[in-house]
Amino acid sequence: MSNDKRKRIEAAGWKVGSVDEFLGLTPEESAIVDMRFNLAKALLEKRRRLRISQGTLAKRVKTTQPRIALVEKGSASVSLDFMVRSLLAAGASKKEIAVAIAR
Amino acid sequence: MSNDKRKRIEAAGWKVGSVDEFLGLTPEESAIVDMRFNLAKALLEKRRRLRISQGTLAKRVKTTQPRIALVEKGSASVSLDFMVRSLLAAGASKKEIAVAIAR
DNA sequence: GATTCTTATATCAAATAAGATATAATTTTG
DNA sequence: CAAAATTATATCTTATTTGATATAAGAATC
Repeated sequence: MSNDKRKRIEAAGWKVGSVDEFLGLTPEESAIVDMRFNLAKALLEKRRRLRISQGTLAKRVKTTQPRIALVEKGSASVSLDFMVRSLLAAGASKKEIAVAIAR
Repeated sequence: MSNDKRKRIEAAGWKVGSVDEFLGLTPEESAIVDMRFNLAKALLEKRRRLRISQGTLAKRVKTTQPRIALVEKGSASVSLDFMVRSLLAAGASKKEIAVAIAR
């Protein structure tokens, strides 16, 4: 695993223990980390295009600005469900979401 | 909304109130219901191909047979995260998951 | 048709995610 | 560069999801 990627993962609150650091994540874990990272990025891009603040988007999602901030970071304390709901509220299509997941 | 679809949704434990029955779901709600339904179906198909029981798959996912049964029904008491983890454990690729989501 | 295997439903305690709120840090704008 | 707006972090309470378990219902096999 690249240093860069580990930093990203750890910053989002995922534990990459000293053992796993050498063993690496399982393919399944890795796939999920990737999905979340790409969904987070997709949301940020969607929101930027709309030129709206996290607070404004939060209202559409019926949540709070702090939680949108967490979604955009791909934080471990945010569910996939919540990420998807946020994306849909930001106007993303099922297809766009699928593309982010497959990436 | 077709009678058929409402039945499916209600069977999975989603509430379709007498008001919403006429108003319909919002596009976002509808998209999520679709995703879950398709992911559920994808898991069932994956497992059938492998010719393994829910119990066997449950071990791979590190969960229990009853919860796999719920996943395959797209039950509202199962998170998207859990559905995705189950699919990955059943050998689905990110792409396969994306296809199910886009459908 | 009894037995064994598989799937469905239900309950409840424990773990995890969400909402609400405050406020710190950063960025943008006048 | 000060003020305003935006984003990030932290904490606490409430809601939701999970695991564990029991057991009922249904299918397959002998």
